[in-house]
Amino acid sequence: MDIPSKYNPTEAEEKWYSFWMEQGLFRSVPDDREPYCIVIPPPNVTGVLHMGHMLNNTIQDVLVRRARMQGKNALWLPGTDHASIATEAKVVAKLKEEGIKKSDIGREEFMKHAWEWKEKHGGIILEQLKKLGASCDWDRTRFTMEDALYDSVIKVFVDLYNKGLIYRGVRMVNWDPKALTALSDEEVIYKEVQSKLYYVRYKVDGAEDEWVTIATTRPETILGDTAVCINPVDERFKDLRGKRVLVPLVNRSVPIIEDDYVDMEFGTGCLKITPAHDINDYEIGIRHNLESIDIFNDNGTLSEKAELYIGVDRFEARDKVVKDLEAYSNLVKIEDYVNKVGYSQRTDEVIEPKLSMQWFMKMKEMAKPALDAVMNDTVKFHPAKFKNTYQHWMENVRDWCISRQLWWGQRIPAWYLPNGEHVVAETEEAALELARKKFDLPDLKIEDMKQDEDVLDTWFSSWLWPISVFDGIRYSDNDDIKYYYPTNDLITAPDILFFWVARMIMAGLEYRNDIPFKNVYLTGMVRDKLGRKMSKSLGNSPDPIELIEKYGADGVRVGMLLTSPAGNDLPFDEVLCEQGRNFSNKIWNALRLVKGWEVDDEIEQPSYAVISVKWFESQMNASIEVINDQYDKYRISDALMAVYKLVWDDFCSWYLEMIKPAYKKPIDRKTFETTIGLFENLMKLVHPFIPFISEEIWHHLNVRGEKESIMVADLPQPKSYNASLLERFAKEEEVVVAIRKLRADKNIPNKQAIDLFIRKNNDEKPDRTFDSVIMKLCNVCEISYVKEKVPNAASFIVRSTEFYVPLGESLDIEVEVAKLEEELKYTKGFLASVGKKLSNERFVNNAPEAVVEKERKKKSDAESRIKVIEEQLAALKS
RNA sequence: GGGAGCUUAGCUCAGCUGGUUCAGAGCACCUGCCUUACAAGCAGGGGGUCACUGGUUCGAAUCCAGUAGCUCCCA
Repeated sequence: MDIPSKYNPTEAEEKWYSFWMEQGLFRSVPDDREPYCIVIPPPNVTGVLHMGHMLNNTIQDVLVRRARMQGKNALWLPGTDHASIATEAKVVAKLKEEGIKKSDIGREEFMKHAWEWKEKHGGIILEQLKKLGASCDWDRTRFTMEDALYDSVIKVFVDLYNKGLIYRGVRMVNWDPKALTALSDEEVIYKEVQSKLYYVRYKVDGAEDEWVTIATTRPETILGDTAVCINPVDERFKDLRGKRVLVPLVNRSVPIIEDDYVDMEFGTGCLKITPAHDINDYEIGIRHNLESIDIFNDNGTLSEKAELYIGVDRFEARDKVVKDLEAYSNLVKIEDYVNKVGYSQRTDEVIEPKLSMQWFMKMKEMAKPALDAVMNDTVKFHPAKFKNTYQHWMENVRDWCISRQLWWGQRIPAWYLPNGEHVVAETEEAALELARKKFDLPDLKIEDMKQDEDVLDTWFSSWLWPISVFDGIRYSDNDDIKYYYPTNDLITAPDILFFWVARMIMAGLEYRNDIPFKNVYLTGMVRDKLGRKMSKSLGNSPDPIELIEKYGADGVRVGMLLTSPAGNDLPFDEVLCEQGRNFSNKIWNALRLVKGWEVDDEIEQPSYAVISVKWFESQMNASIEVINDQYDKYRISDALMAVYKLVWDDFCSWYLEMIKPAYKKPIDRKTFETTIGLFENLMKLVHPFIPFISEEIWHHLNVRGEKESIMVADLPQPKSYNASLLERFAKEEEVVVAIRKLRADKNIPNKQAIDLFIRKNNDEKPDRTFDSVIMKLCNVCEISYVKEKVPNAASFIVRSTEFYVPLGESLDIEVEVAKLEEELKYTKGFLASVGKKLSNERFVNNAPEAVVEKERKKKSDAESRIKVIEEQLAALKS
């Protein structure tokens, strides 16, 4: 067979991915096998692949490929979410370019444009995932706005409304003045910013020259002030009680109120109250029956209510206000101040707390069972430390603002009636019927009702994802949902633990009476090697597709996984991908070696090969046990490292060297066939991590049928192994290393054969199991077991066995003596510490017998070793 | 401001219920090798007072308390 000297990842990846697709190997339909299912965390339909996706999806693919090879009916279900704000922003921008305003074309027309945009530009990310090797069942690709999922959302909204869990009300919400919509608390990111603290004095109403100084970071909101507040126990301000002050610039008279919310230490101890624009002020406002003056328009400019600066942007207004305060001598001083400001996760605009009428979902009731499910490990978190975070959030959960002032999304199924009431129903017709009945309006017509203009939060679609992708909301008994639900593993990042994971658990318990997944694997965040977040503005994020072109998909997969234990951030460095590519290269060359051998049926299997095979089989089974254990613990990077070492160290560095025939000599049939078999097993073990090259090599190793694929081969099961053989081989490894070192030290070239004499101590019997292997690896002519020291020979000690290699030329006695003396010193020191332990009566009496016994063994080993060293020294010196 | 977590080799991390020569792995580093599978490699090697202080214990990287630094979450 012709094997190119270089592996070409690009070619192989293209070939095998289309092969897998053609063979339908990613497809899953319910049958009588055990199911294994992962639903993809639906990426934003506007998104492109970034490094976080690479990590996340590599892990998913590893898990799903392994499950498939374990004989399970594995489904990895892909899809995207509609990303209300992001998509709508893109569409609005595109229309703007064409000179079209959203408000001019109306809702229906806009939706047409949005769909068109989605069809044209959406879902690039799914195509990119294919380059990574993602084994998703693409026939099942879902989108949160498609009919079945849309209707599911509506159905759930109506149901929760009827259960009293969804309500409408005026609340302080997080307003995004750029996207012109309310956001949920979870969509607000607090950032520390360098700002200023302005000290402003308010004149006491009716007094000649009496002033009250307050401190604020937002002087422009002064225009909406409706009180000044002091702490009731603050003696400094007792004279102010019951008085009124004049709000600067607008000269509105407002009361001085007392509330223990005020922190006497902060600022001046006097707080201005703007109930319409601060959540705390809002609550104080309710307690004290204050008026709310909303001074902002939806787009963040000042409204007529502000009286001044009407139409000016809020930040510009701040500058103007400060200037004017100064002009009117109201400004006392300005200090630098660091505070936290909320930003919109979607638009990065500073959030404006705003009173508005929105739809909310009650959370307390649903949170309880969802909290329990995680705390009692019905849903397991990996790593478990995230249970703490989850618990804290769930115990302090607040109602979820689910309405968004957008068009791209599921329109809220609420209709308003001329009498001021509203009804909620799945369809207009149902709403009409309901309204007629409920309010006794038999003549009510559809045209009399007006549907709510708003849509639902995108997460209000995503939280149903594990159910709605199987259409389990509308048809709760269908075959798919019954078979795949609950799914097995969810792989996601901790930053959407609340947005999404928690809510999916709630939805699962509410609508399936069962958890949505059994395990949640929380990945870390991919950072650059300096530990910074990857971001477009820093330009520090590599393009995943370019990485794949450079290192191969397999190389990048290995690179992503090598240093990413669950929950830990991954400081990404391209050298990791390089290491991954090198791994592919190593395997490729092992293939070239093995397939390059000429096989001779006449040759008997040599003894070194017999024992080498026995050893490697044991080693592989031991490793499989470790690998499976790592997988079970979701320690994917450790599982990979175990496989990596099995392939590179044990197979390539040891086993292949052990059985390799002499140059240009053929290999015996038996060893060859066995080695091919072992190689195949290794490829199956690595396949979940590096699917492409393992498939390529698997096809090179043996003749395969046209439709055969390693993807669906059986993963090797752990078999019992000979642990004592492994232990003995470990000793032999030490001997081989010692001989190599000796050759290097003494400048004995590998080509020059040597003799080896072994002197056992403690009446141990010689173990000749690996003699033939040592002879082969170290070019040893003869191994002899002796009772006496060997004169004029270099020597070394492994454990308590002495080894001698006679040297043609004389030894450098001084060097040997120095080496031995150093070793003697170390061993004596070691003996002393063990002796100290053993002479401590409390240790001997209190420690478990086994531990004491181990110390005694250490002592006797050290003693015999010291004896050996001393004898050697004596012999050298004589 | 409230809560959670982390600190082990130059870097990224393992180290389970205290007890083997327990101080580990990978990468990086140093030395020698272009030995016909692989220089994207081979062989060998060096490297850490386990953040600090105290306590519990016969025995602490491991358990407890405090200190310092870092990270995340929530407000």
